[in-house]
Amino acid sequence: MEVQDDIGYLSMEAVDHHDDDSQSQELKEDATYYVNDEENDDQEQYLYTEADVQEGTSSGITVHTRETEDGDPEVLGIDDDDDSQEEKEEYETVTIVPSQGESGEVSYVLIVQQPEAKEKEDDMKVFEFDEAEGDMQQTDNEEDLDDKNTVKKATSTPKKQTTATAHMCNYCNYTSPKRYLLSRHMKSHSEERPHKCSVCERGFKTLASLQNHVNTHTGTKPHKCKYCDSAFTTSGELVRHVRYRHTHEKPHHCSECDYSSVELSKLKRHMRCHTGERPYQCPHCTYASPDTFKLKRHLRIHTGEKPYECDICQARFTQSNSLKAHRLIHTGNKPVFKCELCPATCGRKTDLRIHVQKLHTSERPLKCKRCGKAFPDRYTFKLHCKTHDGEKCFKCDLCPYASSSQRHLESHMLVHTDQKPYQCELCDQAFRQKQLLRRHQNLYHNPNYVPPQPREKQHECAECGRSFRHKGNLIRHMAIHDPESTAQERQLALKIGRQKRIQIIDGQQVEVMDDDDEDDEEDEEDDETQMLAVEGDDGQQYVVLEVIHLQDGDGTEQTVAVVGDDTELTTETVMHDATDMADLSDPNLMSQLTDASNDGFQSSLTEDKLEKKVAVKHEMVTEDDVKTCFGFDDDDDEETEETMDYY
DNA sequence: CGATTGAGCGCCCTCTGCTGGGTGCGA
DNA sequence: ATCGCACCCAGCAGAGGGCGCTCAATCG
Ligand SMILES: [Zn+2]
Ligand SMILES: [Zn+2]
Ligand SMILES: [Zn+2]
Ligand SMILES: [Zn+2]
Ligand SMILES: [Zn+2]
Repeated sequence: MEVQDDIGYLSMEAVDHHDDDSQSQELKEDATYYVNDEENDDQEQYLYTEADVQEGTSSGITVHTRETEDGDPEVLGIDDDDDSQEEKEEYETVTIVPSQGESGEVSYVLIVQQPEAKEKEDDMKVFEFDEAEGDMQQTDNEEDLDDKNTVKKATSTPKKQTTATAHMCNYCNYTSPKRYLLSRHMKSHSEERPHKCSVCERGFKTLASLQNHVNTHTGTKPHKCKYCDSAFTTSGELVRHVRYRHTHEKPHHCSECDYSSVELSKLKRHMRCHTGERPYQCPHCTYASPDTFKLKRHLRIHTGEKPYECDICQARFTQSNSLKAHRLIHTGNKPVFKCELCPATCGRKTDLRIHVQKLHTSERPLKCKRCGKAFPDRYTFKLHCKTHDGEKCFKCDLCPYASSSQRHLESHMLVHTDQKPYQCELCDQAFRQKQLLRRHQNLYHNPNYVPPQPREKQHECAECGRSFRHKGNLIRHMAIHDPESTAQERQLALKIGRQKRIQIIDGQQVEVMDDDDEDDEEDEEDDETQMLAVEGDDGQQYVVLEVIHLQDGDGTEQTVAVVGDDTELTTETVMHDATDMADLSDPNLMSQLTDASNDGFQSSLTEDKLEKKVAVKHEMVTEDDVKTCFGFDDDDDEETEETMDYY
């Protein structure tokens, strides 16, 4: 944009301090130098930052361009939402004239003329800037940068270079040993532009610069890249292109880090990362940007401008990359970021980072409540907790009983305290569990209670022809036939075989079941309808009246099933080692048993037969040594009811 | 004197990374 | 019902690359 070009330009030449600040940051500091007399207040100085010039906020000190050709509509667009818009439409004239100070030093005067005041000299604002002071006010940053990067211009240390034979410029501190060089240099202070472009009227000081300019009109690019097909108007552009694209030569190195750049201006821009400098203040909020582009981009959030439109859904975005990310929604090829510490994957890098932060980092170690071990992060902690699954960590202090569930241990402790908190209001019976009380009330105090019918045995084993009412039982049964069965499963099968011989129900396997469905979640609220049915291989129906866990001195659990069939009641005892059971791979097995081992029971039998069995059941329960055990691996809701084969 | 070199400003682009609101699902 | 978590998405800032153009200084 010409505005910055001209002003920055003038300041650099006239004040002759180093042009080491990239882009128009120069302006701000120049402005600081200029304003050292009658306009010498901070506010006035501030008005001269480039941001302000660009924003048009410099109340009255407006921007000018002599060459209207390159007026950048986008930059003007930034100004559109500014309150001094009308001022920007009238360009001012900026000229620079030398003036001799008393001390012999040369000063310069920046004359800002408002267009409507062009005929009236007294309306001009005149800023005088002193070159000596300007030099003194060079910031450390700038000098450092120059020193470290050896990009000093010849004019940067004019006084030192001055010798008796040197030819000095009166307009700046340019010196040269040759007179003709000085005279050529003086042209740079001339505003004369004798070489006019025939296309756009613009004037140039030299024929060469005019020729370059004309080439931009005609598209003539005489300088061809020898590595690729690119071509450029000037040789400088070509050299730069080659460095960027082919040789990657980066002559400018950062003294603070390992950054280096092709262009010095890029290094200067980069240095703001180290200094934190943010010269471009947003006029609408507190944001300040380190460069003009970011400010311009930022301004879109105030103007609402959304230049990027999705060609598929017409959604609009303020940034190109937002559109790019959005377009992935339509194309569907989404990247996958895999966590190195666990199997998790995330759709975006950021999400993966959050995942790692949440699961794989922890301020302090996490301690396992069951075993006290500490873990550095949530992931290993959770993994560890899984290892406790099926483990009976909650041990009774008074007997060898152990359970994986604290709830079950608490329930078990009622045995030791001889508590039965659930008292039937209609009779003297009391129970240790609420659901047992409910069943009792159904059976004894609810004449309308109708026990559910047993269902058909729909699930038949393809190997041996045996059929089951519940698919889960069939699946479990299939392990017997499976040669690939795991060692644990074979162990179970062996155990089953061992246990068979102590069964007293016709020497046949029986199935413990209830009527709740393990396959689908129908009748969830139906916890009134539990029953324990025992089914022999002969298809004979038994009813489990009681499943009781006894524990002897060495921790071996005995499961006692009290069963009955249509005609008689039988007591069946199954011995199994509690530790072995904990090793079984099927945790459901035990939970199923647990749910079956309740004080109350229901039966599909007729009312009068129920009477008979209840009597037997109560006999069992009143045995002092018999301990009802709820403590199997039931991590789920205590109302959960599943089925099992019971041998 | 023309050509070259290097600096400088400006514009635009991409890649990157963070934030914060929202949703679905399983524990 | 609630929470944790993976996932989704838009918004937006930081940093840097590349080029168009101009000009002063210097070179040959
Ligand atoms: Zn032109
Ligand atoms: Zn090339
Ligand atoms: Zn650096
Ligand atoms: Zn803002
Ligand atoms: Zn879209």
